[in-house]
Amino acid sequence: MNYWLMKSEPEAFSIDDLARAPQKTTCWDGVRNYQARNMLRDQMKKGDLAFFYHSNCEVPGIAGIVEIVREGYPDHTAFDPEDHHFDAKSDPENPRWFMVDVKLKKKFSRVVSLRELKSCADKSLSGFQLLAKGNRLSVMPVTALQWKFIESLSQGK
DNA sequence: GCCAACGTTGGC
DNA sequence: GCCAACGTTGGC
Repeated sequence: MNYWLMKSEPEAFSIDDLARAPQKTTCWDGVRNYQARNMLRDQMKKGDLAFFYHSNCEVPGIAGIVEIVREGYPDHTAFDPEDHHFDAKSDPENPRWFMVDVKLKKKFSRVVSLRELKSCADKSLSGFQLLAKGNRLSVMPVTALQWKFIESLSQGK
């Protein structure tokens, strides 16, 4: 089983939006970065868990946990000219972009803020990819140790 | 293959 | 809103 972190701008789609979705499940569409695409397509497995990260907002941080319930399949929003994520270069016969389905597993009782995560960068979270300089990946792996530590943070305070 | 121009991400 | 960091595009 693998652990991940997935970013979403809450203004576009928040953890509360996911909580309200049918079966608390959604397709994770709109990823348009090759490195992130490769992880969605090749590495994420059913049963894997991911942190739901709120980016580009007032309090950036980890809001909860989702489970991968469907493995990589073509991102159909790339085929729809009306869609904001349309990409003319993604051919249904040879799709360029992929997505997975995620289901809400747990909303943290409090957001574990980026600020707080950063304060552990020299200790428990050294090497955490989210904290790497210039990191902009919207999907990234999390180690089991990092996962455990952050989960325990979410239960504290 | 180089690299300037441009667009996007995302913290602050 | 600003801007640094990064990815992509396209001319040459």
